[in-house]
Amino acid sequence: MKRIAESTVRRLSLYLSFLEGTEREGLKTISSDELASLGGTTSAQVRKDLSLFGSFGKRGLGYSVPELSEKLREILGLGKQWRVCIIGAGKIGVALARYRGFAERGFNVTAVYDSDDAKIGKKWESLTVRPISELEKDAAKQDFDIAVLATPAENTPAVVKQVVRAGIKAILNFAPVQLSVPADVTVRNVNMAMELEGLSFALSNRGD
Amino acid sequence: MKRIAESTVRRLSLYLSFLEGTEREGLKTISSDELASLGGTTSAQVRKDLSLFGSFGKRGLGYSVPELSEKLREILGLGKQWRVCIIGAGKIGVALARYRGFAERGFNVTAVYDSDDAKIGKKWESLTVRPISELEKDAAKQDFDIAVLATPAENTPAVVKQVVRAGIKAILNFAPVQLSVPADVTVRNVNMAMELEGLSFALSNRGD
DNA sequence: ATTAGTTTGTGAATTACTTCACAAGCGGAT
DNA sequence: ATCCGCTTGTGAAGTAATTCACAAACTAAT
Repeated sequence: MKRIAESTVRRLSLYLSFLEGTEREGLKTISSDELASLGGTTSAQVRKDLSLFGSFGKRGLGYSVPELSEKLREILGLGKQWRVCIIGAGKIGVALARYRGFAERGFNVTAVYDSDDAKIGKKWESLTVRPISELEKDAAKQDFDIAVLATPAENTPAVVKQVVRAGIKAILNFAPVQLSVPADVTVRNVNMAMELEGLSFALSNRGD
Repeated sequence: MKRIAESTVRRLSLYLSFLEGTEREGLKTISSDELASLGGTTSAQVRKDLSLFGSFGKRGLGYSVPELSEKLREILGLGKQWRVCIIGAGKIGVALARYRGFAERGFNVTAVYDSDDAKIGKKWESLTVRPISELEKDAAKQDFDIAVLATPAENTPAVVKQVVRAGIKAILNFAPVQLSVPADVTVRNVNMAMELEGLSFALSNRGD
């Protein structure tokens, strides 16, 4: 299969969330045009995106909502259960560990790590904070799919090395630094400072 | 000035954060090549990005770290003070209101709104939660630059309308929905579910 | 059956973004 | 002064993403 652009994958996520809304409203079919207007894109874009994976629609009719939802879930790998560890037991880490939405979508947080002795051993819900030095050993048994990094910027490069050595192939990074990882590790960044700067830029350069 | 791509602005943010690190280490100059390797891009990309705004380097030498930092801050509109309101006094809203990093970078949270009577009137730090119905009136006086949306998905479309009517031109959206706004309003989305789905996709389709 | 009205799927065209490649400029050495 | 080693700034070339536009396929109506 040809390489799929990140922008395409983001749109597939969007389409799925619209379809879930549409499904709740009880509608049975939806056209590329309706899907496009919900997502601020064009109907051609919707059809192109979907056509990368197969042809799911009926000409003259549109797409079956439950059928397309199911296909998208399959494409996105939802429905599987993923094992997630959170690294960094600070504010963000705590908030994430408590966040219910993770498990609802098949992302199961099965461990929390930190390097700070003061935090190690603390319990949240059913989880106990473990020392980061144990990550590699634990990973051999637990086989984590995803590491969520909620570490301070300065510790992050060292943590990334450990995550990579532990064989984890996907990272959700909340630390405000750029990660350097081998090509077979996928990283997604969540960086509020960067988003705010984007807004600041837009406000400063309007109408040029 | 020609239109600047969002991807370019994101890289400018990155460059700035590297420069700040470099500045702390006391280095005086940096080449496009060094900057590129910190950010996982190419030196040509760095030079192209910067050349959109002027020519800041010295041939044979590279860029002056403090000078380029300053230019980037100017381009990104940092150094100005922005007035921010947070809408939605739930978990995310609370966390954001308490987050110190906002003010450090010139983003001053000056009000918090919610539609839930149970939350209205509560105090956090120096702020009191106000009813969303007052937003438009308040905005006339306070002149908010940025609205941060931390509302549940179902309320968000109505909230967006109020934000737009209040004349706010930049939105940082944490709600897992696509916003529909006029062309002169800039939106940035922070959507963890979408990022997780991106990782799930990557894990599911490796090696195809 | 045939027609009219839709909407998909997809090559072709266009637009946007990135990388190449090199002349021009700078500092330091001779 | 001139040369040498670097590094920028930028047109040109190349690659990627989006939009156009239309034949093909389906439904419903007659």
